Amino acid sequence: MIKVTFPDGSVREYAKGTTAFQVAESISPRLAADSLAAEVNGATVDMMRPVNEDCTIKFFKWDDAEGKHAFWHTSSHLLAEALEALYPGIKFGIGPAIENGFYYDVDSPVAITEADLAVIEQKMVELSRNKEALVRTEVSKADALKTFTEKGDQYKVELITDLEDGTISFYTNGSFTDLCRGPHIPNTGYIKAIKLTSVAGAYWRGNEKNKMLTRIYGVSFPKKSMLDEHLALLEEAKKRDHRKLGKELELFTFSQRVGQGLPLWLPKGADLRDRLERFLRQIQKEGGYQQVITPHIGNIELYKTSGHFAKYGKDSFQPINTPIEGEQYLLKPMNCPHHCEIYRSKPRSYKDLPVRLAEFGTVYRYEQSGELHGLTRVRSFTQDDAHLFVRPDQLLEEFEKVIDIVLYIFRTLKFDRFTAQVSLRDPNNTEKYIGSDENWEKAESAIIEAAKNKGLNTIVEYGEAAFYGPKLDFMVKDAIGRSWQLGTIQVDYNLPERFDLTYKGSDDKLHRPIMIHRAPFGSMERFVAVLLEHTGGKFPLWLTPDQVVVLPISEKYNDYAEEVARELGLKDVRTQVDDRNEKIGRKIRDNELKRIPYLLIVGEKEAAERKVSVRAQGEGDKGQMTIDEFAAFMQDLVAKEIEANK
RNA sequence: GCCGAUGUAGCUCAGUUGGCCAGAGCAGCUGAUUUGUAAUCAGCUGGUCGGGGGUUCGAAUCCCUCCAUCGGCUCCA
Repeated sequence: MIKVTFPDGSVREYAKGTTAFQVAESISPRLAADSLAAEVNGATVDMMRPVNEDCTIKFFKWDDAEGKHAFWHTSSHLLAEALEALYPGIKFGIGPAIENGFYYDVDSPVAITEADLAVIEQKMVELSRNKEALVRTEVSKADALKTFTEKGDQYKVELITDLEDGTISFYTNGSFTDLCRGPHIPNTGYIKAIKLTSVAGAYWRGNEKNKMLTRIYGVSFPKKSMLDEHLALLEEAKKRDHRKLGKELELFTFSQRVGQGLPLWLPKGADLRDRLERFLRQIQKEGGYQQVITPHIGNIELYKTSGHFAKYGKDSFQPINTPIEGEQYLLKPMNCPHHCEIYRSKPRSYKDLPVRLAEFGTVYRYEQSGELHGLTRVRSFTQDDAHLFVRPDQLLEEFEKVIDIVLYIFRTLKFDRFTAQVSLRDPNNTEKYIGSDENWEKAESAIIEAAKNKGLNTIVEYGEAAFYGPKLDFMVKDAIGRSWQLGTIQVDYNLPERFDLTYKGSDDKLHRPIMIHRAPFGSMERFVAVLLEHTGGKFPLWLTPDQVVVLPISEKYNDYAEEVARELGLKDVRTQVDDRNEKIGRKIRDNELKRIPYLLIVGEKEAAERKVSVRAQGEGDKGQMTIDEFAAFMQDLVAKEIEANK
């Protein structure tokens, strides 16, 4: 007999060789039915794996990441089984579970397109009804190689070659056997709802020198209703797509003639962006930042000094020539080198530090054409950039202050869910980083401590640091649960070295400042895109380009409507008048669709009493107010949005 | 950059196997209407069917090429 300990601390005895499934069943049939995988002594395993020794056990259901993972992983085996049945001679790459579903990379003798997905899906459903068990067999490396060599599956052979003997297992479902570590759900019958979402090319092993395989993506669920929910969420995401909203709300556009990835900000978009910039500028002013302005191009020597040309020169917009032979300029790919030169423009004392230089600096990067995407990935964008030149003893405090700015922005724009990722050196490979060990350790502990002091929900990643310094990145979750990377704070030992930046210390010797790069928004383009998708275009009142539109009932009241708009304007309420010759219902509809927060309806009654009928976006009629009352109401709301978050 | 798909009016989309002057709704313009909480009616304007080349008696439709967009891959200072 063996002793099994459960999460609640209770212990039960079972015969050796009892499966995890049977253990669950002994507690309740329901638990057995809902559990997709188990954790035995810390390792995630199949429910059907026998338990052979004393252990602790935990069961993973759909709501656990591990449970979902096993479910989707099994789904990819089911997909492979269906593919093998439909496309004889097809070869398989890898087929893992991913964050939201699964995929399989295949090398098919005939092209598979989106049009074929329905048929494959149908086949999967058919096979799932057989409730095929996922049977695990452990094999030797030689046998594994033999199996797949005979099958002619060179990708699997390649994978097996890299594996260690004694750790190799196969899983078989129905007629399909795959190299796989597991874990899997007990049988394919659990998979009740399947949707293959897309096909795409993907390089074998992610290397662009290798052959491109066909990747088939899908999601699956234990219940039909869950699939419907998932599809509804995708619909919602589509509605919130910033490219669609940007067009509808007339914020930005692109032109083939201007060029790929070069956004054109329309008046309303420029207004929005300007308001965001002013918001941050004010915070920075209060935080002791100094605003600077630098040119959009710089001599190529500047970027040779910074090292950026050597690293990124070939993949950038190519140098601009001048009438002088050999004199070349580069479109500015980042602001840092310019700011370093500003720092160098005069001798600095330890008393001057920290020096905080801020600029909404537009930069140009030649992103690969296939990578361009709306406003989130463009070739010209404006960073809300700043560089802080600090003494080592100031690093922690300055870092914390930058975190404060990021948090204030998140609160004000209602990004309630976010995590912070600390990227540190790879401890096993410290020589690939520039800067002394002592400085790195100081900076890394400063970041960790700052994050801790600020109560951030932090993940630490080793080996993710830039070669020039550790960093802290913020990831936010938007209103429908998608993650976006926004602001970044990076420590840099490299540029101060390359530009020979110094300050005179109290010891009358020259010292090297540490540089902090930071961009709380990331870039204006990206931030506006994320904000659009987060809010669905319903921006907070303080930010939205048009706060109020006055709707006269008929043309007779246009004059009064203008008067209302003028008075509100004097009180800083951004107001337009919709004086089109349309019925009131039509005007309401059009302005609601434009996401105008407040509509003021004015007709005979209102004009006579100098009042307005207030209608809140999405909420309907809120009754009447005088013009002054409404102005005070608006001012109060805006003040709350900004001040309350300080 | 690579794989796959797509490109028809300002926007959203129809256009059957190549065949009469290329269609609709919305937007725009003109007129009528003067309106009370999510679309008033009528008329009109607007497209070298992404660009270029080819096949054909004939091309939005077939082929080639370039450009752009979308879904991925790779990349991301």
